[in-house]
Amino acid sequence: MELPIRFDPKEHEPKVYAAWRASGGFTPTAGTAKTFTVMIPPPNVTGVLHMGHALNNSIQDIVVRTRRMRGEATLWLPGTDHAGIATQAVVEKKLLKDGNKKRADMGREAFVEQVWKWKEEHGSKILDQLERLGSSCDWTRTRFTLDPSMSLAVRESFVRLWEKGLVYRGARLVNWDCVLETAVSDDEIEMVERKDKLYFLRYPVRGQVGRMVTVATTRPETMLGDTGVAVHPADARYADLIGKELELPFVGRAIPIVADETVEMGFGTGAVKITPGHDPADYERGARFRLPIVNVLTKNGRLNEHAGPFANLTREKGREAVVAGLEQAGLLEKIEDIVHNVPLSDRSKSVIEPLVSEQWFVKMEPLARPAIAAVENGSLRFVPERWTKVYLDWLTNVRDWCISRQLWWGHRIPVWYDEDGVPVASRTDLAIGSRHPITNKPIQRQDEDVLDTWASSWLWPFATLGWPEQTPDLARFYPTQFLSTARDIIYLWVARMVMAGYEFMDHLPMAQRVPFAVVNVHATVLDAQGRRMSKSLGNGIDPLEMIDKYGADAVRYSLILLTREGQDVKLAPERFEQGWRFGNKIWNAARFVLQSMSQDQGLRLGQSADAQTLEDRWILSRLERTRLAVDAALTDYRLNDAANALYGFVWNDFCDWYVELVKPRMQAADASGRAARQTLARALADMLALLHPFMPYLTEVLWAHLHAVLGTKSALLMNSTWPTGAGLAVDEAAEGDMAIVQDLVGSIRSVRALTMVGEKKPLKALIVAPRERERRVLTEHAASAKALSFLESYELVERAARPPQTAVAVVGAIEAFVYLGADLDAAALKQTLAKRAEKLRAGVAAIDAKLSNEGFLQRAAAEVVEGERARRLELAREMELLERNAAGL
RNA sequence: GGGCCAUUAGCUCAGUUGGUUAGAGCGCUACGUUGACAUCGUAGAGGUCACUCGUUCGAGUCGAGUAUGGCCCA
Repeated sequence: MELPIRFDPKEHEPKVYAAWRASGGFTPTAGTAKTFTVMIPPPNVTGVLHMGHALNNSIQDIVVRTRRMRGEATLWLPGTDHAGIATQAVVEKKLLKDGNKKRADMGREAFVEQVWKWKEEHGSKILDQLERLGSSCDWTRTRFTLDPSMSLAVRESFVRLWEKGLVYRGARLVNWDCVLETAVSDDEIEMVERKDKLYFLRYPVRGQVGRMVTVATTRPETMLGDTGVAVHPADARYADLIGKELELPFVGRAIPIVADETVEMGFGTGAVKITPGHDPADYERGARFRLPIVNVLTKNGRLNEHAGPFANLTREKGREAVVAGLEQAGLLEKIEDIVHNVPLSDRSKSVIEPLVSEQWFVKMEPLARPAIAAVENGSLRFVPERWTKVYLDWLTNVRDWCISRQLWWGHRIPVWYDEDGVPVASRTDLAIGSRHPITNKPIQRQDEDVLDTWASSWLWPFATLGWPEQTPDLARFYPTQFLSTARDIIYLWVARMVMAGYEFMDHLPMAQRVPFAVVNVHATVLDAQGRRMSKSLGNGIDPLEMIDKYGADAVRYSLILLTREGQDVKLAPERFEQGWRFGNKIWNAARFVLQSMSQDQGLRLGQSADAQTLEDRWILSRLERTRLAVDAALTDYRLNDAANALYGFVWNDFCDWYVELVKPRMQAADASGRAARQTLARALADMLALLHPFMPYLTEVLWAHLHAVLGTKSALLMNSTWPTGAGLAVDEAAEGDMAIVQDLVGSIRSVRALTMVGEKKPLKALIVAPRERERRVLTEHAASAKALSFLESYELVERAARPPQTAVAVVGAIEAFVYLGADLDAAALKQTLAKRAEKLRAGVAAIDAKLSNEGFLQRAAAEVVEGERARRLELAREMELLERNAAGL
């Protein structure tokens, strides 16, 4: 069976994925095997796969595939979240475009129906894209945060918090998004630095004609909601004014001047306006002085009836009008340029207005305590470790969580009110008109608002397994072992999941409530210039485009190769070539190797070969070393190290040396030939298995070919066992001997390149090897040494002078004199030898400095000193050989 | 204002607990195509490891500080 010269991802990927799926391997095996569970960070149902997803899901799939092959009952549970604001916005836009229908015109029920319709049509897009990447998720367990079972969990959690008094309703200053007309939580706003203006406003003092107090603000329109001005009690400028009143321009309200020690005297004018209705700091300050709260904004960001003459203007127009009005009245002292931070909504990117409104909150402090303890007692570990601090900082300063959203798409808050407005939370729907369980009065209405999407996704690790039901899945797969996620949702999601685990998994002992043992915080994917990839910049690289161009294996492998643990990665499209080239290398090496095996019936993977040569023992030793390195790296979630180890083994050890060395033997019918094929088969099989988590498609296809050639039956590689190194050992002797051959070959190649004599021109050489081991190795393995250096023959002696018309290569204690005749370029060679001698001289001098240092001799470990002495001997010997030969040319 | 990260070859990055002559990929230079792979091979050039001070017999590696860039929190 001939393999084509190229691996065609487009041809194989769909077939291989279908075979995996059909094998049932994505679903964890039944029985009592140790479980390994990973919950996917559910992407937004409106989302499309971006590079961050591609990286994160590559990481998860590599981890999951490794565990599966190690024999653990592995579950990677996929799904999406309903993304309240985002999805509602998408559908509203679409409806407007299609039929000019507005949400308000349709009514709640009809609108939600439309959103569901949209979800059914488009909601699996990103999951399909995960398949393209090769993700081995258990699609039989796919969840959506609005699934009935998830909704049950959300309701249960809400009612439990209600019963414990951890959820409350109240009028508070919240972050208001005037475009989407909903509250958002503190964690959903972004502070953005902006150039702006600082306005200095004059407020007339009541009863003192002509006297003014100047305050500064970047939002002059909010002055309409001022209910006080604060000064420092020790500020002489204002001492006589404390307790007096100012007259607020336009609205004529009298506002008091209060003394507050927290006012910074040196900042601005030393007098600050207090706008409790529109500023978080003023809200606090206003509360301390019992100042009234005046709201001057409507929910869609216009000035309201409290804004006097400016009512109905938008925020922006209102600002202009207020400034113009102040100027006219001579109450605008000056305007300065300023750079400051402005809060923007993550979703709409509009300026957030702090606004007082009735919202639902979760008390966070009691929930945070066990989540803090989790990292302190080692139940939860972050990789890289430094994120622990970020997590702890947030938890120790956590503020209550505003969980209500003024939307229609989401989990409607399970609270009902009677005719007096007395609320009650309920696990089951309360019919309008039925009795309120506490007041016994008729139920009048359900709360209109829905819950923050995170109030469902924080239940993800257990609600997806069936909680609040005590299902077999919940018992078997919770807690999970590994979570991989982006750093920007450590607060929004990770910390809250930990809280939820401790709060709601109370049927388990404390030690088993943590939802995952390890949180992997993956790299942020940046563009080639180091900027975040974003839609607005248009600098994103589409993973699917890259998969189309290079194949999923190349995309996965390249991403991992480029991404050191947790360190941000700068990415340009052409960087995917590295993985693509590597795939091609593996494919062609395997193709070549498999050709030779087809005649050899009776070849079996498990057998150990007789008549192994040095290179056989060497490659098996390298294989074992690689396996150990890959295993250790994967166990620590150092995926990049594992990928690097495999890259080096495949390309350098296997292709560059082993396959080259074995070429003369691989077709031979004798015992040596069989040993070669046996070794090739073993190395190839283990290599494919170790590479499979990284490059699942290519390795799966080659695995099938390997078994077809061998005439053996095998499960899919995905469902096969992870290499254990059975029958392999690190063989120091073989590696040491092989290094002698490699060094000699390298030195001859250098001489050839240097003297332009041609890489393959047959040459003779005299090799002077004063040491026994090197003579032995170069005698026993002369065939190998000659094959790769294209020497037709060499004579090996203990000592000799340089014969005429020979070039010389020095490597360690060995001199190789190559007969070049007229091709000898003595001058060039001499220069090279001298240059290398010079480098060695520097090395020897450095060691001499150490060895003549009393401190070093006395304090350094004995073996280190011994090592330096030995090394000096080696270097000095080589240096002398180089110098002597350079002089003789 | 507080915290975190980075600074090593032209570019992108490795460099495990301090101890050989600091590595890889890309790019560059030279040579190479009658059978695994030119998506390849062979050889080579290229680095005062940002800077200063310190700890140490010994620092790319540990500590303090400085500079530059990036991120997070307030």
